[in-house]
Amino acid sequence: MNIVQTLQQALSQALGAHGVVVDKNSIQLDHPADMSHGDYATGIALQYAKQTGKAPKALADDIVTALGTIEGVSKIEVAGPGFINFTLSANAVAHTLLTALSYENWGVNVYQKGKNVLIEYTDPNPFKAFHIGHLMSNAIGESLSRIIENAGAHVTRANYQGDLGVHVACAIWGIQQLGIHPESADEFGRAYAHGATAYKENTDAKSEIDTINKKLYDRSDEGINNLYDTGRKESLAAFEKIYTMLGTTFDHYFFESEAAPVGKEIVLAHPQTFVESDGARIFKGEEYGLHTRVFINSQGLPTYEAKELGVTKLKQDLYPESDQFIVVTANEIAEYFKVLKKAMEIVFPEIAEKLLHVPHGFLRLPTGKMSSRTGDVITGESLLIALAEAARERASESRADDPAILAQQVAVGAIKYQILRQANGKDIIFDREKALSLEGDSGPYIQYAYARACAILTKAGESGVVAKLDESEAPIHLTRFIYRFPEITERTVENLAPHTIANYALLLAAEFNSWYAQVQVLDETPAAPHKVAIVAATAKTLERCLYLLGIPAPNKM
RNA sequence: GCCUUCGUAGUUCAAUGGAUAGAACAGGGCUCUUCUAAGGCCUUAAUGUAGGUUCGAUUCCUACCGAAGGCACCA
Repeated sequence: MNIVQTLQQALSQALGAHGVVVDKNSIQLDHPADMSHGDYATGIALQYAKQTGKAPKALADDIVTALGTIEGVSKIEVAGPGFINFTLSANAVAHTLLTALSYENWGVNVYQKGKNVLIEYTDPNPFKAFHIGHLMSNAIGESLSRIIENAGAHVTRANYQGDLGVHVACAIWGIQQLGIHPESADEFGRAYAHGATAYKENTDAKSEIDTINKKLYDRSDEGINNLYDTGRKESLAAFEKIYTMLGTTFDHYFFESEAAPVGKEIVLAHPQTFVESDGARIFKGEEYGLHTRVFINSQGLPTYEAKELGVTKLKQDLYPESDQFIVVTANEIAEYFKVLKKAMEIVFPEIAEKLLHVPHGFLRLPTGKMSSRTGDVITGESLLIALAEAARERASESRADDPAILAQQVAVGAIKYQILRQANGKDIIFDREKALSLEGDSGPYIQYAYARACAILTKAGESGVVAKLDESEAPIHLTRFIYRFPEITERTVENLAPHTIANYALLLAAEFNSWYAQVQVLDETPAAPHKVAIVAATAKTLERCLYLLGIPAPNKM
């Protein structure tokens, strides 16, 4: 039984003595914002004062008396209008720090122990640019993967790439019109923009593109097939370079080209669910308070919706042991996803219940939304290059063995942190200046704190100072903050919210930097080994935070 | 018009229903003969409006105002 559970149990009993029956698990214990209020606080005396007919403060006093002394807690006091504050003992904090130091997977939890989770993210489309929206999906998906693994689950990373559909036909048409070489993957974005504009504005072009689309589905035109196959290969190879830079490796790639026939078959096999209307096959979402959507269009081609049905079936067939299928996409898909889930509940309910959509917002430019149709996009690669460029000067003055590698690690840290620091689902206003500044509330700030801690540990090793925690030494803000880390990882996986870790990591780094500025660690006194132990615990915790965010942790900066 | 999400310092973001609403950037002032100044310290500044629930509301409910996304053959 940990301290939280001990406190809940004791508080529940104390309340019981006043005739208030409360399940111990429902007793709220918070970390007070102000550490001078202790390590845990509860407002139960305020909450239940009325029931007992006592004043909140009087009830709080009674509860404190009833609690007596509790193992691991050095001080219990009533404060403010009737809060009960608990301060941890030196022993309790030291015990947790020792765990941090000795345990490889410090901060793991059992929230999803034994589960199998398949998570799909990034999802770029061959023949289109890998833009910063894909960077966003990738950063969130990779972090969630690690957070879920940290909760004891086995995670399969999947990437679903749109290699078939009108967007591809637009790009192919654009490549033909502009005479772009099928191996020039970096020109495809331009080709797509050209095709997509023509598709909207020019009816002749539209019908040509629709014809190409049909041919792509049937693979009935040799010339188009060759162009397509080469371009697809080049596109995917270009994506791989970006995944390497970002530190992601996928276990499986799904493609729309394989999901399409599966989806179409499912739709056709359920004529009652997907009814004919104007030559198309639709699902009447309206009957469930949702939107009605087309699954097979009047040309007989499966739409996004049918393909999604198909890919979900493929996931189930390939990974039948999965307990959950998570899909990370932009929130513009959110409404369709509800329709899809409803349709799946009818055609394969056992798969539908495993499906979970995690929507994220857009990465917006201050001028508005990006559009790959008009070619007004920032590609992921160009952004990473610009950031690495910005970091290069500092990196060249750093202690890094290879400044170019450090500059790239800092660049990845900067962009990923900017994405992960705020709650999922909300748009991010991409501030170029801020991303390039690499200071303050940023990924590099956390990386720097980690590198500084590493430098002390290296120096300690050289001068023969061995970390040794003095368990009687009074806890400080920094160590009390480290104590909270396992609770943070648990809350993070509970809410599938990487920003919880990101915010914690920033505060921890700030706490460390502040301490670092006023304390000399290696001061040749008997206190040095204890301080080295604190540094080691901090480094370990920061490293774990950065890992869970999918951000590189260079040990020299 | 309907549905969804969201409105917090000048700006970009935090705050499992809790105490004095936290950071960062921008502005002003300090700080490297001391383990790394990508750092530290000080300083000004905010919950869209009106009700309701609650001991307590940025958080939950209702209305209004404003923003973003969606509303059948794109993804």
